[in-house]
Amino acid sequence: MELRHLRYFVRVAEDLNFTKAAAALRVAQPALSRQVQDLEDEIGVDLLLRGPRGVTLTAEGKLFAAEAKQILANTDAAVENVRALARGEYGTLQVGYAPSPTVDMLPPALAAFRKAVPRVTVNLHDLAGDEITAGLRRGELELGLMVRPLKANAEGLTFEPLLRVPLVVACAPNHPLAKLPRVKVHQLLDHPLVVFRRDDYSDYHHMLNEVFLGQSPPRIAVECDSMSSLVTEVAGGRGIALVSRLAERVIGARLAFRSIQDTEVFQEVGLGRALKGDVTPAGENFCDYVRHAAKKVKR
Amino acid sequence: MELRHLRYFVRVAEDLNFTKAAAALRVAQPALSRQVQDLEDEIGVDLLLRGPRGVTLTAEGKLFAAEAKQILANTDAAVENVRALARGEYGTLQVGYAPSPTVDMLPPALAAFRKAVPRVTVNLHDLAGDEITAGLRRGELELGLMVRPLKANAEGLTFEPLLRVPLVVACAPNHPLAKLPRVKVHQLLDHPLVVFRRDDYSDYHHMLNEVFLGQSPPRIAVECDSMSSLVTEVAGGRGIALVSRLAERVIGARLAFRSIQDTEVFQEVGLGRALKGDVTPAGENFCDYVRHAAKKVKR
DNA sequence: GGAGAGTCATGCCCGAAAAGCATCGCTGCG
DNA sequence: CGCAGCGATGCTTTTCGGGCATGACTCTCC
Repeated sequence: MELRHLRYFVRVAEDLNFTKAAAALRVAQPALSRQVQDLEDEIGVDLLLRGPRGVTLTAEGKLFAAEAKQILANTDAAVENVRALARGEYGTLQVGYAPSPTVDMLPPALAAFRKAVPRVTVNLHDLAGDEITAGLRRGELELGLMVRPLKANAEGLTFEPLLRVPLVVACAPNHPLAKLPRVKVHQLLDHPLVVFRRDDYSDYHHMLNEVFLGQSPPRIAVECDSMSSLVTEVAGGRGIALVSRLAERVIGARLAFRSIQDTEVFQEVGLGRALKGDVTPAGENFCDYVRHAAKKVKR
Repeated sequence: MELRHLRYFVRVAEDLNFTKAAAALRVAQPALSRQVQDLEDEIGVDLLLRGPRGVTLTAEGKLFAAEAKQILANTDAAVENVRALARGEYGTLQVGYAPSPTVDMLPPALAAFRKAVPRVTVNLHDLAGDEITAGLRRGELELGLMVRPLKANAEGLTFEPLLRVPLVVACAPNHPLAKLPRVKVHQLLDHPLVVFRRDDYSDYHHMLNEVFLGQSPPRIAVECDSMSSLVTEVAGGRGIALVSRLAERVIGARLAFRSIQDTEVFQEVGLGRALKGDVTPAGENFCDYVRHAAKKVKR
């Protein structure tokens, strides 16, 4: 039995007339007649009652016509799904992201993407920097929206920068540093630092090393495992913190932010992916939307 | 695209090896190779990555393999359903029945049938005699388990008798007639009759006419629309009733039952169907079970 | 590094089967 | 009774799936 038999039979069942069905199927009537006979022989059940004024369906024919129609529809849908998958309009995407640095571009990118390609499910995973790199390497994540990993952490990954965000100092609003319009690196050394956990944010710590290069190392007050606990510690006067300027958006007025005058340290925010382990078309599609959103943020 | 393409591709997707799949499919490897190529060309998407040590599935291939497998399973199921329908092992049956006269045979028949042919759904409709004949004629019922309709009511129907059940007199336990071991027809005339509604049970009334043939017509106390209200009226002393002996089973000890000595009126209980309007194989199958149950009841 | 085994693709031919054409048989209608 | 409309049948043509031989490639093993 082939799909041809189903197509032919379904058409005959709809028209109840071999001649008309044959014309619609662009085949000669005898060919259609024989194919339907073959189908009935193979199933071993009469599906049609031939009369001189057309045909009628038997009970079996009615059932089979309904089932055959469903099978044909499923077949078309299967092909369409595969094509949509290849076009990046179908499937599921695992995306790891660093919440604070991507706050400006991820929501608009996601909104536009979901509207344009509703059949792709995007699963967002709010993760620490090192968790994203690990997830990408293990193939659990397809894409990462993240801060650029440093050399040692970038093994087997590629990173495409989209935004450069300067570091700023965050402190409690009543902190001495908050009285200055801007600060210099050596002034930071007077205050203990609230930082992210070294275990999960090794890149952040490398960056700190760069900032304080040539200076005596800063005192570390406490290591936090997320932005929210870092904010709480800083707001509580436990110390000051170095964060990307975008974090200001997430944190709001609970802290004061001051730019750093004499350093050129930026965080680069962008798209990470594994070197091997394909990014699906849907993933590439998603990247386009992220890039587009990043461009808008720059202005 | 034909089912052959799906069968071939699914097998290749399972073996990840054209040569082995071809052997399993009983075709030569080049033939298989070409059919899968044709499939990919038609869909316009690469489903397989050919390597020198076999093939691997692309993401699209994985999706399509799963969908194709489902389609093939559905196809087999569709054919099996149609065959089962033709064998009378699948489908839905609308059966009208008269509850009291069939109390002995319908439950065991139904139980055995449901066990033997679980994929047939039997919808039972508890109906009055005239409703069954009307339902059969309109094609809403496929079979009726009923008392034989008289000539005027049997137009366009066939009836196959299975049981002959004598009529008995039902009266309240404290009724004068209940003191006699058996009664004669003329004794009934002294008491008003509780009967079924003439509109819905015309055959029942014809039968009453036969019983009282040559006698003065009986007084009718009240017309009931179901056995349960008839029992209530009789038990309340409103009058006596003529019912099939089998009704004793349904009613129990609320009433007294006495056989009638000098009449030969029986009710015939059996299977009714429309003359035209096919009975499905499942229906025929069901009839067999009913006949079998009826035979057991006789003994 | 070369031989060999295993893999899938390609070229060519054959045969099965689907399609086309002409025609038949049947039935209902005018 | 003849004609129109329908599906089936007989025969021919065409298409295409399948088989065989072989090629191209790569990995393994000696």
